[in-house]
Amino acid sequence: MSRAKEFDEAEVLDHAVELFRARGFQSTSFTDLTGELGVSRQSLYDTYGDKQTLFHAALKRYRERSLDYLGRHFASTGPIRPLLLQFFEGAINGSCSKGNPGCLMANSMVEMAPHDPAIRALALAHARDVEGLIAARLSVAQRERDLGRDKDPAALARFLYHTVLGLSVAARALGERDTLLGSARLALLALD
Amino acid sequence: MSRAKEFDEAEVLDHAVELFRARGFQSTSFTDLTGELGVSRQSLYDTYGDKQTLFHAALKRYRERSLDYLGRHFASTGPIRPLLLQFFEGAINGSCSKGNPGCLMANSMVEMAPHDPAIRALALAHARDVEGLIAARLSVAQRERDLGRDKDPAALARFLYHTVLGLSVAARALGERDTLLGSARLALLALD
DNA sequence: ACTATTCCGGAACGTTCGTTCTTTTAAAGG
DNA sequence: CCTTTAAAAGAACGAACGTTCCGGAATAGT
Repeated sequence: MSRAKEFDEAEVLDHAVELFRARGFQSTSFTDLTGELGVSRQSLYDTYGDKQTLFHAALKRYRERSLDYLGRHFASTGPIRPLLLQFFEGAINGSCSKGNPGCLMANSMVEMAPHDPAIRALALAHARDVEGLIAARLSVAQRERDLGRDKDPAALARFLYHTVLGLSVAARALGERDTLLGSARLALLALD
Repeated sequence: MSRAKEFDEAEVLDHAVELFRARGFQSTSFTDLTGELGVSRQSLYDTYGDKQTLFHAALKRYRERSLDYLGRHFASTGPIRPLLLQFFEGAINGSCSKGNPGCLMANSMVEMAPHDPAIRALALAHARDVEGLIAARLSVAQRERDLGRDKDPAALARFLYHTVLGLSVAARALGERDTLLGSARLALLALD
């Protein structure tokens, strides 16, 4: 029928995620994208649509990968506290590596959510999903007597998500990995 | 000598703070500023310099006002826990009011810090100062047997500041005041 | 009254941006 | 072979941006 694409659509989208994560939406020009992705302007437009559509796709992909990772992470058994600490560590390491990009979702919540309803909806759905995953795992811990019956898993899950948002912002601007780990440990005291 | 300025420099700067807080630096055009501040382009340039300089001044003013408020807030005596809760409440109410603007410092940490060293330095200094204020007040509480001697005031202060960053981001994008208050309460469990 | 300084409106400049168009070249399937 | 589709490169567009310049009106102090 036709000529095959010379680039891997998903691969390029992942690369775009990294660019948007490091510089944000507005500070990443279309010229930056074509240059660093190694794809010509026209091909980018043909494949992903305009810049905003590309960003939405990138954020959606980031969100899917995050949920996928978290789903697998929280599927594992064992004590809940080290599991949550690893969750924080992963977020901190990801936010501190390669020029402190932070979390694309958190960054978008600040930069885009107020004037982009689609992003706001995505952020809200993501919060619900992540909090749901954590809450479900906390309920399991409760059933296994690893977490007090008096705790509210949903409220705790929201708190933990809010905490990871703060850590990713701090990581992006201040980038002090060690103190962030300390905060992560202190946050877990809410479980006791 | 000359004609007097028709606007109050500090007042206009405060107004600029609100604009930058709601829309960020890049999404607030100079035309937006002149329109909403009620000051002509030329006067803005004459008084504050270019847009970036104006933003730096606005952020500095926001920081000064924050520190001033926090200094007075944490100077008060009494039990530490309600004092910290009020601190969180203030941040949440400020971040949730008038279109969920969030915290200008947190927003700038996401939008500007990575590519503006001056902003990064300001964010770092602000973190040090706020954490210092909280840590000092926690030490007082320790002396008054209101906080365990085994706790590390500096680490706790960092954690509380990271928490407020997360709350302001969540407030900006999700704006759910009640759940944020719940998270604030849970964060305070780190003191027990 | 004079002068200096500011305010205001608007025009203008140069740049950058996102986006579209055009053309040429290249590969894959009928 | 031929058609279809994609790639690549570059020109071009209109819009928005930050910024500067100009000219006229207003107001303060000498």
